[in-house]
Amino acid sequence: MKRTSLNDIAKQVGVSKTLVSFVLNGRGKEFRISEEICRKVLDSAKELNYQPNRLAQGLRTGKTKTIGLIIADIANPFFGKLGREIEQEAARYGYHVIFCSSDENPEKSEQQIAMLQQSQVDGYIISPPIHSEEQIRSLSKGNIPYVLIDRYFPGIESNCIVVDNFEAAYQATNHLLKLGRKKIANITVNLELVNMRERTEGYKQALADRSIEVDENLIKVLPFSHDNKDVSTAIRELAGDRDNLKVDAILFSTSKIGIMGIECVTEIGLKIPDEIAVVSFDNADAYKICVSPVSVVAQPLKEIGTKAVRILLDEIAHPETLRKRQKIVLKTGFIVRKSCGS
Amino acid sequence: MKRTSLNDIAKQVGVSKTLVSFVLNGRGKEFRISEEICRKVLDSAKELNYQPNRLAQGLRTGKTKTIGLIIADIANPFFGKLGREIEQEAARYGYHVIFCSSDENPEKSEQQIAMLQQSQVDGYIISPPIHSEEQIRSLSKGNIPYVLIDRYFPGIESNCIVVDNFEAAYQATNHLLKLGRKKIANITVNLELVNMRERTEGYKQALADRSIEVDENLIKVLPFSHDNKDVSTAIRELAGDRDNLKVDAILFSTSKIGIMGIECVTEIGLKIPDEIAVVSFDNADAYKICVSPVSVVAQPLKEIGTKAVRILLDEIAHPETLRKRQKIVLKTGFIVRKSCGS
DNA sequence: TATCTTTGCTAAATCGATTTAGTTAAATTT
DNA sequence: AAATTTAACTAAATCGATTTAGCAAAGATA
Repeated sequence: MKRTSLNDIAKQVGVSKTLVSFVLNGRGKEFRISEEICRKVLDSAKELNYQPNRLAQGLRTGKTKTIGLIIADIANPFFGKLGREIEQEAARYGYHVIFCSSDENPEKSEQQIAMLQQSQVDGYIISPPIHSEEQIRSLSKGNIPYVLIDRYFPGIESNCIVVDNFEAAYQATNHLLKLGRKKIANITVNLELVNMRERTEGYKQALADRSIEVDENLIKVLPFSHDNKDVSTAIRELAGDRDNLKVDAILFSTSKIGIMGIECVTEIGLKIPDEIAVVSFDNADAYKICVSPVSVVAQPLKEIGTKAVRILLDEIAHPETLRKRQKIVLKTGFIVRKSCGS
Repeated sequence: MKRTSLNDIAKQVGVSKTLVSFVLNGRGKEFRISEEICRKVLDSAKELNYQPNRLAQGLRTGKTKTIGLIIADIANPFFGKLGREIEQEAARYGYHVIFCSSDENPEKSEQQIAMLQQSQVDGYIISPPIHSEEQIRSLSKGNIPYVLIDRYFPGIESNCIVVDNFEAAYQATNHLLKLGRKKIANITVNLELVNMRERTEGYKQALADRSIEVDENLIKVLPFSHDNKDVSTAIRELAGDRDNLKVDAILFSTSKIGIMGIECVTEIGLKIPDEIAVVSFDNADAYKICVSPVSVVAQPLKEIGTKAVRILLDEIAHPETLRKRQKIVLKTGFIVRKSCGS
C-alpha cells in the first residue's frame, strides 16, 4: 500500500504539485491560489490521508526536525528524567529525538555522532564522555549546532547547561559539618569529568573553610565503569574497624554510587544516620523510601532539559549567531531528609 | 561547510557516481570494477570523509534503518531499562531508535505514530496505551512491521513480547499466603490494560486456590494518571484503624505505585514486614535499599528488549512473512527479600 | 488600442543517493 | 575477418518534496 504523495493529490485535483505544496504549507494566500482550489487541495489531502515524507522534505530543505541526544545511559534515572524533559520540549516544536547511550565511552559517542550526522540531525544535545574533546571541537569547527549538558570542556567554547556543582557539593558537605560530622568521606568517579571534579572541589573547600584538613584517603575515586563490588570495597576501606569507624559521614557524588553505597552500608550493619551520615547528589526515588531517607542535592532537570532544547533550536533557526556561545549555570536545590541526623 | 557527496568523490576520481555508489556499497566485484579504481574511490572517500546521506538513501530505498519506540514514560526506570536494551540491540544492526513517551495517552501515541510514519521509520516497538486499538489495527492493516511489548490487545493478532503476568502475580500472592498472610490487598492501575488485569487475576486465583474469598474492597484501582496522593488515599482506606488493621499485606502491581506506597506506609508508621508485608512488580533500585528490602517480580528486560528488536527486524527484512504473527510469553523471576517476613 | 499589472497557475531544477538499461572497447570465438 | 562475449564503465530515471523562474489570460492604465 503506497503512501500518498503530493503528486497523487495534484492528479486528483488536476493541478500541479507545486500548487499543492504551496497550499499544504499554508502559503496559498502568498502565492495567490484561489480559495476554491485551496479547498479542493485540502479536501483531497484529507481524503487521501496525506502524510508528508520527512525524508524528502529533509533532503530538499536540509532540515530534518530531529535532534540527536547522547547521554551516558538512558536506563539511569537521572538521564531518563532528563531525556524525558528534552523529548517533551522538543516535541512542542515538532522535533523528534534520537536517543543514544554512550556508556561514557568516547569511541561509542564518536560512532554515534557519525551515525546521527548521516541521519542529518539538525543538532545535538550531548553529555560528553571524557576524551571526547576532539569530537566536540569538530562540531564547533563545522558550525554544527550543539548544546552540552551536565558537563563541558573548559578549553572549548560551547553552549552548555550545567549546575553549580562546586556550590552544591559545598552546601551538602557543609550541611554535614553543621550537624557535627568531622570525618567526612567522598565517593566519586572519574575526576576527569569536570562536573565530578567540581563536586569534589566543593567538598574540599567546605572542609577547608572549617579548617579541617582534607584527608585524601577519604576520597574514593571509583573506576571508570563501577559496580556493587567497587562501591563495597571503597566503603569497607573507608569504614575500617566496625567499632572504631574512620568516617562519620559520606558524600556520594552520584546517585548510582549512593544507592549501591547505602545497600552496602546497610549490609555491613552500620546505622544511618547514627553511626554514619550520608548525603548524595541527585534525588533518586530510592532515596525517598530507604531506611533513613537521604538528604540530596536536587538538580533542576526540567530547566536543564527545556533550556538545552530552546538554545539548540535557537541555534538551528539562526545559524549566524553561532559565535555567541553561552554557558548557563543553574542553581541546585538541597533537600534535607533524615540521613544526616539532626 | 557542505558535506561531501557521491558526486564529489566521482569528480575527484574522474568516474561516474554510479560507479562510486557500487564501490562504496561493497559491490565493486559484482559490477566488475577494476581493483585500481576501487582503491582510488575508497581512498577518496576516506580523504573527503564521506558520510552517506541517510535521507537520500532512505528516500531512494524506502528503508531508513530507524525504528520508532513508543512507551509510557522514558523517565520511568522500568521503561528506561527496557529502552536501553532496545537501543543497544538495535544499534548492533545499525538501527537508530526514536523515543516517544506517550504518558499512556492514546491521543499522544496516535500523533507519535503519525510523526514516526512521516519520518518513514522502518518499524515500531510499542507499549500501547488503552484505547489505542484502532492505531494498532491500522498498522496491521497497512502491513507495517511492529511489535508490542509489555501489553497487547487480545482482539488483535500482533507480534508481541509479554511476560506471564498471571503466573507472576499468582506466585507473588502465594508467597505472601505461604508466609501466613491472610488479608492481602492489591493496589493497581487501570484494569483496562491487559497486563494489569492479568496481574489482578493471578492475585485473585491465588486467593481462590486457598479458599480465601476475594474482597473487592481490597483491590484498589488507581486513577489513570496517579500520584502520591492517590496512593496515600488508597492505603489509608485499606489500612483503616491503626490498631486494628484491615490488611496484613499488599501486592503492588507496578513499582511506581509500590515506591509511593512504601513511602506512604512508612509515613503512617506501619512496620514492614511485621505489621504489613509487601511485594511488588518490577525490581526497582529503590526496593534494594528501603527499610525492608522488597520482594519483587523481576521481568526479563534484556530478553524482552532483544526479542522485540529481533522480531521487528525480521519482519522488516522479510515483509512477506507478515502473516505469521507471534505472541511470546516470557517467564518472570521472583526475588525474595525481607519485606514479607519469614 | 497598446502597454503594463495583476492574478492564478505550472515546468523544471534540486537535494543525494540507488538502480536499470545501456555503451564502448577489448578479448575471444568461429 | 566477422561475430560474439566480456570487461569496465556511464546516462538517466527515480524517490517526494521545495522553490525559482516564468507563462497565459484578464484587468487596469495611458
